[in-house]
Amino acid sequence: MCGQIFSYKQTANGFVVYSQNKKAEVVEFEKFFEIRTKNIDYFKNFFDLETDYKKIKNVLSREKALQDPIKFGSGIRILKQDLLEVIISFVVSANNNIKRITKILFALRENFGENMGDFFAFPTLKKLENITEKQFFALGAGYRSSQLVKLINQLKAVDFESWKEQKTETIKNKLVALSGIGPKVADCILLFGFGKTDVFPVDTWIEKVYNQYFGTCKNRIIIRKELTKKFENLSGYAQQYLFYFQRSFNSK
DNA sequence: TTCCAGGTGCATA
DNA sequence: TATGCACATGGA
Repeated sequence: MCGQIFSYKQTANGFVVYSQNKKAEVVEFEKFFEIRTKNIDYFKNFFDLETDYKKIKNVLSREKALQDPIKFGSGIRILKQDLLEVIISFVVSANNNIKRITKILFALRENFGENMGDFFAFPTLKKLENITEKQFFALGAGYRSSQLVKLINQLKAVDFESWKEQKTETIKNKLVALSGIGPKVADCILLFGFGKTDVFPVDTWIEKVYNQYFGTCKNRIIIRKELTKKFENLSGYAQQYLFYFQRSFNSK
């Protein structure tokens, strides 16, 4: 897994991924993966199985800086996730490390999500509405607790269905108006929640990659602009290959 | 002990 | 519009 979702657990021969109130077990074999789930259609879409990644990789391989990352992360897919879960997850992710993000999000499921038997569902908006700032603190959400409470309150008035057909930049403007959502988190929501691949989330890792391979710049707004100009509709895919590669070789 | 993590919000100029 | 700083928390 590569940092797109935080609700998964390693197993002896693969991993179990939790999305919304569903789960899928992914078992790794020598030449293929097997996905075991009761929700076949949901996870067929979730793992983006209908998209031709071979074609995408061929185009992106023209860029020298992407050749090794594509080889290294050849199995990467852009996960099409539940919108509410993506929004909350990436607000929690801001200025945080993956281990701690995972811990907070599992605690959120366990304390406020429906008991599904052998796991807990991600809380519905209705359940989230009842969580206080103090309770978010108790989960370990730190200073994001107040942002989360404010955000959840704002979400009550949002009709995401009507957003889905709109242009990327239109949705982005609406997202950054919400509490806890800035340009980077908005890009992640657009990519993993709305399936918009013409975005390039720029975080601390991508900033490093950019300065290593593409140019010299510390302004993330400008880096994003340059990279989306370069990769256009394939920006989101390019970002994932670069992110995964960079993070794998620079952290534990 | 200090630095850093998939940054954002807010004050200041 | 642009820059700088504070913000919880835990691991390295």
